Amino acid sequence: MPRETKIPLPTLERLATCYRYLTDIESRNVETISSSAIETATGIHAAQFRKDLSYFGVFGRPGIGYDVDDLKRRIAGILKVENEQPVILVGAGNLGSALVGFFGLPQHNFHIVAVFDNNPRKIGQTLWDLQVQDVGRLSETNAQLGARIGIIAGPAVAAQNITDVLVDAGIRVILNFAPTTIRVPDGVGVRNVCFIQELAVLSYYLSKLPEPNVG
Amino acid sequence: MPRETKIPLPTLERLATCYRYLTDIESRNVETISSSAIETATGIHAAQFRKDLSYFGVFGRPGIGYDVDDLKRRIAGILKVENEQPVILVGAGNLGSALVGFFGLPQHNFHIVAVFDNNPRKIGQTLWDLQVQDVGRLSETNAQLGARIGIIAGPAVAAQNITDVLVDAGIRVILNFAPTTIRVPDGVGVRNVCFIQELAVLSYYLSKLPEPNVG
DNA sequence: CAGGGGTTGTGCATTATTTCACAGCCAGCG
DNA sequence: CGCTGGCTGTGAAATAATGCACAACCCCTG
Repeated sequence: MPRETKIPLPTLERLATCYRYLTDIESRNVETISSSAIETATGIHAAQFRKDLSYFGVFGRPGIGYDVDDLKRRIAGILKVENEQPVILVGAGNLGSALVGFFGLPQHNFHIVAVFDNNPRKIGQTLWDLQVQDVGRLSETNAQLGARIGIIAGPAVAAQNITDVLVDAGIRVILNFAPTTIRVPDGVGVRNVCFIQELAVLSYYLSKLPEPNVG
Repeated sequence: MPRETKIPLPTLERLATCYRYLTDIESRNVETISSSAIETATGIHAAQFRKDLSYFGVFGRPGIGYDVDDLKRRIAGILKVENEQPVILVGAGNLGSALVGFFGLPQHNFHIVAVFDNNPRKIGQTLWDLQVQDVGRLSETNAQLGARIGIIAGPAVAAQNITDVLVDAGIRVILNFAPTTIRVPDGVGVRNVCFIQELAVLSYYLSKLPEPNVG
């Protein structure tokens, strides 16, 4: 069913996971891969994976599997990660610095092109190859850069302000690392990454785990 | 239904989100809160939230809402975040450094008590108040520390090795920041946080968004 | 003490997602 | 060319999660 109606979010997440894996094995010169091999490598259930692909049209070859190179390109096309995309970052603290370093790696197509902060002591400092700019000039700067993707790496108290500034500057999707819920107008996408929250869920798991090595 | 059978994962994630919010408003001396107020603040559907709580027993009072202090304590009890818990971190790069700083904040009960790396240039360095140790001594060190929660902040190629070492040292749940899928034995919990993957999903959203300000 | 406005807890209907299971296809081999 | 072993694509069944709707409840006011 090549009609791309409404794609489940878990499907997109799995495709992203799979893309990561394909990038990995591509460098090992593997030419072809089956859905069950993907299952053992990534934990994604084979039938699930095939169905995920089926939302977007035909891919693999029965009896053979998927051509690694082709599959990777196709998923890249779906997720729109084939071409380099500019990203702007707000918050030049430790996390912000780590993110700039991380996305400085060449193996993915997201590139942080500007860093902003509101702390006068940080403005003007150099983070890797970027100079931290005043968040007050974000809109102005992005009018030239034209980034649509923004990352919030500031503290929770500042997150909503930052969000408003980003949206105002034409940012359409936001990756939010601040441990708080941000409000955005319709038509702006958000994903939250909250470290404490992740640990809290793990902490629950931990409490439910049977005690090991009793004896 | 106070029987705590099998809790949906989304429920735990919502409770964690809510806990974060409660911590926030508690400091503002709000005494009571309704599920619909929680909805407007966090985006969690009110009925959904009430049902989440119902998995764990009775809480609020009809006509009034929830006592903020009590609710927070109860959720803390569910997620087991009332008491401070030791966490060990592997990977003393930029991200690792940011994480140590982040969890150094006193407002949550996770505390990084040791940092490990395999890079000789990093071993012995000081990260905030901790000295980076050789990952080869992880098991030995944790025999004394007794941490059950581990964080992987190393590169993808090292992730599986790190995982094995952690599990061997008695770590039962792992927060994995390395952009790869790690394999763990039964009874060990994992949550993955992958920046590229988050951006990839946002990139898909972005491509589906209608173009704004046409005119 | 009766009535009203507001809020909870929850069974049930609805929607979303996963898993199964199998027909159909592919390459290789004799 | 016909058979075999392996793998895909997908409808249908099963499972999971969400959202609705309403009885029961609480405080306040008069």
